Amino acid sequence: MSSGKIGAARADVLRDVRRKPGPCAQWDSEETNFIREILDLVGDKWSVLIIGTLAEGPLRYSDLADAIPGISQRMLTLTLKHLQRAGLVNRTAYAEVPPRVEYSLTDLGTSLLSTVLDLAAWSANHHDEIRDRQRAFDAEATPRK
Amino acid sequence: MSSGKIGAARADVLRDVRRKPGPCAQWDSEETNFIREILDLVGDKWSVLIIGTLAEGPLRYSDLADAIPGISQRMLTLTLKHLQRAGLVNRTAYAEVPPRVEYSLTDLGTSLLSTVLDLAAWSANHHDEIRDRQRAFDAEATPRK
DNA sequence: CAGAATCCTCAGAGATACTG
DNA sequence: CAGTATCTCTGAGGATTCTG
Repeated sequence: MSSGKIGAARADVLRDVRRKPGPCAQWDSEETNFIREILDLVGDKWSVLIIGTLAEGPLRYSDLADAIPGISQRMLTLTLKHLQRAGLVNRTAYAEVPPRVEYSLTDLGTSLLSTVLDLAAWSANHHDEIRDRQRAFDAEATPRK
Repeated sequence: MSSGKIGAARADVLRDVRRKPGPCAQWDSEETNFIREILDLVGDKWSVLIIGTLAEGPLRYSDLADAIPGISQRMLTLTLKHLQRAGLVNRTAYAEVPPRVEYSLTDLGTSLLSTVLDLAAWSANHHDEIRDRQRAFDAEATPRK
């Protein structure tokens, strides 16, 4: 579909994307899908953690389970399948006597990693500030109680 | 809390974050919260759209509703409140006869915008590639039917 | 106009047990 | 080891109606 016209720029992406004339600029439903699509991919609870864990190199299923405390087998399997389906991770099964399966980032996954890292960096940078503001907001909303 | 040690770098953020020794590097639960926190903030269905819409300038409630097709009043109100609580958007109410309320990005919100735009750009750039891979994956999984 | 309040639904996600 | 198969439950999110 129409990917070229948007991809080039960075700061102008959304400006470029919202161009509907009228009383107020409107999102095109096709264009919101770009955002929605990637959000469905990495906006969930585990995808980013998996991608981040795989950043250092290939890992086996059980290694991932150990590296990401709290994830259930179901969610690990499911999320890996989503990421694999989207082409972000590779699944390599070795036909050995104790079965061995390794997951690794694809080039596509690696390219996403860097922008995800920016988000993580922003998150770490403004973590304290956000918590403070939230606290202040809650204090104002609930004077006493 | 510990924000300085992580914030400086970019590409090393997650490497820096996951440092637990042992059989395999493990996420610290406190550190996963950084990611989780920002994901809860912008990983949902509407936050990014709202932030992107406000990028061009302040808008009223009804303007936002018009600019973001498909959003319900409930979700618009709720998401705005979340973003306001986190200090990403300002809410300015004018005491006029027809009530007027304007929402705008704070500096914090603007700083997040640029990294979110990167994500949107990545999404737009790789949209086609991902769809192709997903199609191929599905075709392989379901030979015929 | 700018929401608040309610009701309802169905995917996301956890726990557990089983299998090639 | 590397998953699959169920069962269940919570809560994000939509539709609708009411209000300052």
